Amino acid sequence: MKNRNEVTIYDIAKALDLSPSTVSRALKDHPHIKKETKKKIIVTAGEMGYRHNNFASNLRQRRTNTIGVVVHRLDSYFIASVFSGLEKVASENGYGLIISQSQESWRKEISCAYTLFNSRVDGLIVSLAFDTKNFEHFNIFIKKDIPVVFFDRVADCHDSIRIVIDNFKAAYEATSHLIAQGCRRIVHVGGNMLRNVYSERLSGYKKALANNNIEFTKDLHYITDMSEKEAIEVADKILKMKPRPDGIFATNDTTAVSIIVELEKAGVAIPGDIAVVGFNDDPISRVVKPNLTTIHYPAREMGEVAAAYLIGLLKNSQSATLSSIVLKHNLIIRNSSIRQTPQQELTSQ
Amino acid sequence: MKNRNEVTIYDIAKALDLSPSTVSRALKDHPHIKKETKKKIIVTAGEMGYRHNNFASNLRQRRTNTIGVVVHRLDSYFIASVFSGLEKVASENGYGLIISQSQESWRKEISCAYTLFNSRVDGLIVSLAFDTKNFEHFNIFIKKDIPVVFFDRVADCHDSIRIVIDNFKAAYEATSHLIAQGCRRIVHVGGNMLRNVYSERLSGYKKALANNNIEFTKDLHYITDMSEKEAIEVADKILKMKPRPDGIFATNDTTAVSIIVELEKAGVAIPGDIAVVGFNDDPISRVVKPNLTTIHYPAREMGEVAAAYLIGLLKNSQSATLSSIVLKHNLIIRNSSIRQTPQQELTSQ
DNA sequence: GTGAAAGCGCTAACAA
DNA sequence: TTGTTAGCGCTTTCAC
Repeated sequence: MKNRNEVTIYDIAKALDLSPSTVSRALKDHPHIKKETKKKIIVTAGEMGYRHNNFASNLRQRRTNTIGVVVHRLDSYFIASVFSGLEKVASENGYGLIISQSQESWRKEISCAYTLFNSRVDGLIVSLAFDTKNFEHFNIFIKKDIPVVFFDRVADCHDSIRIVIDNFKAAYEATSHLIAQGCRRIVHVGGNMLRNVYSERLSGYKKALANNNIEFTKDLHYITDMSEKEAIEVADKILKMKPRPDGIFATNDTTAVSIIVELEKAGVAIPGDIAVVGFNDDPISRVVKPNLTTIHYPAREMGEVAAAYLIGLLKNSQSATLSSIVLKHNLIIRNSSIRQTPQQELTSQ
Repeated sequence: MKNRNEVTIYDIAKALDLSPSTVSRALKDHPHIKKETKKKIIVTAGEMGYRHNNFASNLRQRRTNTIGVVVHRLDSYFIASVFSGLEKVASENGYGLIISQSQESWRKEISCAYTLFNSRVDGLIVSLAFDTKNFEHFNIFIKKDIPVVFFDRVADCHDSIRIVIDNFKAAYEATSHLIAQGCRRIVHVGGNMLRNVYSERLSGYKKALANNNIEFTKDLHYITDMSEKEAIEVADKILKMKPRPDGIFATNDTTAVSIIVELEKAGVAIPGDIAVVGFNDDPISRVVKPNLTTIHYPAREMGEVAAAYLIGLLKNSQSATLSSIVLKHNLIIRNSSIRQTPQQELTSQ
């Protein structure tokens, strides 16, 4: 299949009557090599069609210059943006990326971890699956001093690093905003309590209620798997509630949008009858009508920071001193939640 | 950084008083090894924490079990779906994936190709960047008999394989549908003529016009880079046209949606004043109001087929007999284009 | 059914 | 500034 005739540094060495080590050094721009020789070597390497063999190099160096990434899925705007940040920083630093998807399953996440471990990644970047219940599958990395960086859906384990936003505060702001708009019966549509992002957002929601003397009711808290199907089910339940809620804070935009669509089908006015706030600032939030109030989330930056921090650890071989990095979020007010002063609409995006 | 104490087949061999070759064979489930020995070896390998070293193996075998993927970007629903199909088939067959993004740039695509070439992928799967003008950067693969499979945005070169849909027919159907709805001045918002997908869709559009005795006018054909910005510019131009168009066929859903949003801001009724059809069946098409008529496109399947075909070539080492595989598309009629018979609305999704 | 031995292509310690 | 040399861990022919 593949041709035998790959050019090696030996071929170049022979052609120039030099030693393989000199060739190797020249190709890596080692300072000890004379400029002329270097030039000569690089030129003939090009002419001969030489290409560097990573396997031999990795085998010899016992490192791969590769970072493993485990995410729940790739087909979400948020993750794709994070990925784009990861890729940028990694490639700038000469690192490759191996990506694997857990498909929101703990099982698959474990198998991803083992696969990446076996492909000997130098470091790991992870956002946890929906139902991951423990983090033992990352121990193999920790034991070998392979650094693990979590982002967004993070694990509270070992001495790994977490790149996050302040989910508690963001949820607090979102809920407070709804309250400021006159909402009193606010539904929260969240995720399971296994993931920090969802549990913290629930806490923020509760805190905002408490600060405004609104009692928290379990009946107003729904847990979904973020699928469209379950979002529609929630919408149907909301429609049937006796005193109908007047606000909804959903933990992601796609859920918020599915709910809005379903409610409007039933004749509910948004934000008139029910004001809605989402989370993520997914592009869809600017398409749905009314435009969705949401929490902006620096996805790309999160990727960049995660990669940069990991690579810092790898390069300096320093031990991790930080335990978490918190990025800024901000509430973007759009028409789906504006009920008080009509002038505000003008200032919204 | 990384521990020295990796377990090798030599360690296992020593522990069991066997030879490294036996261990190697047992681990690969070679038929010549006695069942008992095999079992014994596998068990102790597990106990000792052995992990297979791909680099040594690749170095020795001169192959990598890795497929390179070059796409324009990852943050689109279509590509993410394709990717998910690729990943599934690849991992089922023991292949890894290295992904790189051309960011819609010919330059970057060339550099991606060289990087993947240097990482010695066994095969390549590509969807071209927006402005790629020639395909010379794939010659290095062809010369080394490394198979290249194109999907969606394909190249007409060498003996590479193309996985596509019938863009001509899809565009023909989309345009004919608009005409059937009574549209006569139909704008086509497309991409540049370098990419098959856009040029073929333009042809389909023209053909549909011709078949209905509508003359093609250059003024009704816009070429954009698919950005939101240019979509809005097109919308603004449409608003200013003397006899206003009554239909729009856009070459992707995000463009169609941006245009709809902009037109509605200006008080244009969709589909009443202007009927709109998109392309791709992006989730956004079911969120925008009115829901967008579009062409459904089997993205995931496209990924699966591309990977399966490439792996077939790799495994059988057979020469490529096919030159293209055409997948099915279908027109999904939703409210953004329905003007004739109100009952039809009920049958739309 | 198992073993011996050579070598994939590169790097780095040591030597000169 | 350059060369020598010894592996990195695995696979695979050939031999028994």
